[in-house]
Amino acid sequence: MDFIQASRGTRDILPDETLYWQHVEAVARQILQRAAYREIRTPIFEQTGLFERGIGEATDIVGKEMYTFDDRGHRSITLRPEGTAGAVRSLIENKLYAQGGVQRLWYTGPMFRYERPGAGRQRQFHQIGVELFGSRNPRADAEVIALAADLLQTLALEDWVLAINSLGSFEDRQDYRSALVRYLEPYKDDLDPDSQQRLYRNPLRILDSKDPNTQAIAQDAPKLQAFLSSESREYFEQVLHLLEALQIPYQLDHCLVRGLDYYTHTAFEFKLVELGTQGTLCGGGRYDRLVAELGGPEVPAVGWAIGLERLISLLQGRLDLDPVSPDVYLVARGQVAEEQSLTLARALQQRHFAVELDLSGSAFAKQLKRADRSGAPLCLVVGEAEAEAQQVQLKWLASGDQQMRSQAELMEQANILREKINLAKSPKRL
RNA sequence: GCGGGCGUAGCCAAGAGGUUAAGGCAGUGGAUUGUGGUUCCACCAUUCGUGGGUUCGAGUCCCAUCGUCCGCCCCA
Repeated sequence: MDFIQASRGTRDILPDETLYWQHVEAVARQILQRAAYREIRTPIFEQTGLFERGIGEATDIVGKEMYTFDDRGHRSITLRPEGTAGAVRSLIENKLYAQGGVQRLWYTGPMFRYERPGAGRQRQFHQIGVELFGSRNPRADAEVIALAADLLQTLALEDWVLAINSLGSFEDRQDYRSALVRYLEPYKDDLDPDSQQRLYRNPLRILDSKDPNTQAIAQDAPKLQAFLSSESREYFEQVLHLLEALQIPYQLDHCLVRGLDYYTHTAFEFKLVELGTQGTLCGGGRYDRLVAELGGPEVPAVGWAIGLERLISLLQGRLDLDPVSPDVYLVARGQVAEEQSLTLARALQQRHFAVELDLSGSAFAKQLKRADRSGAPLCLVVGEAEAEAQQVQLKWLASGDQQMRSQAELMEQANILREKINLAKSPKRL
């Protein structure tokens, strides 16, 4: 077989599934809009340097997971592995920070990471994310976390766990980092190979290593908490206090470090146990230095991103979305009738009816069967006799009742028809 | 990147070296030449992801390759 398949780690989202995507997008749009977030759409590829600087050279994403290539102008281009760097670049480039104190933005779209694919992990995957720029207030952290909680809640996902930690200010972290390295250095040879690699590049990540030996060593390592300045500590306590006021349950997780370099202070993850290894549904935090680091002014920020593939796979197990069925199924037989049916379908569609036209020209029995399966409450039948008389047969599929109307009459009575269809389509109540 | 499982029709699947590749759902045609949801009948894989090998004989064994899933790593 010389058929060319979809690339490894990519997949098609077929119509039965786009139903769920559209639902999630609609819910997200609604929730974010009413909290005054506005959508931003940034390019899918950026200059490689943006991610190297923004995400951090020491991270796994930059180190081994980027889709990077040279374009025809010999520029190094990278397909975006996450959404924040591009949003920040855009904020700076378009001087959005100048339009008043706070910018609330959200985005959705595909992201790319060159990784080994698995369940809930694709090379092209999708995220929806928010970025709140310009506030150093703990209420901003709480607002953003509350939005994620509301979104999950509204989507009927209630059994999440919110893990949260404070990484302190950049300075706190620098201090801690050197203390940690000082502590770990004597054990260097006992660490697992990955952790040895990270000792000088990204020592904080050693803390959540799964290797038992490393874990034992990490047990007695100095704690990040001890290095937080009193300001950092107080900030974090305020965030936690606000979460309590919002009745959002959380679990302190002092090992939560997050993979990206740019986080400061608050870092959090929403996890679902049933997702297993790929259990993180939403990850985020505060990144007060990133805008400045990428060449902008000192603009503090908080945000998160939700992985849509994981979200939707959960949703499919819990939420039964009705497939969209037409209002009217239009059936015709005979050359004149078939021609009229096309005109009729269009006229009804222009009057905002959802109309499915049967193109088969097969026996009425077959077409009726399809009408039934389409889920439409009403079937319109145009045979040779009706076509001759410019008429149409209305057949209500639930009852089998039938009426003859002239085609002109049908259009005039569109409003009445609309009501009847809505009634027939409204869910049955007991 | 490392370790392991899997790959038979649009979907779910039986099949464990001997040849007619079960069955179900869906689909198509007919019983019903202009009326559906039930029923009945017929049709629906020259071929088992792909390529090579072993064998008289391979869906079944071996190798490679692609894809997928699980674990590790990491993340969304």
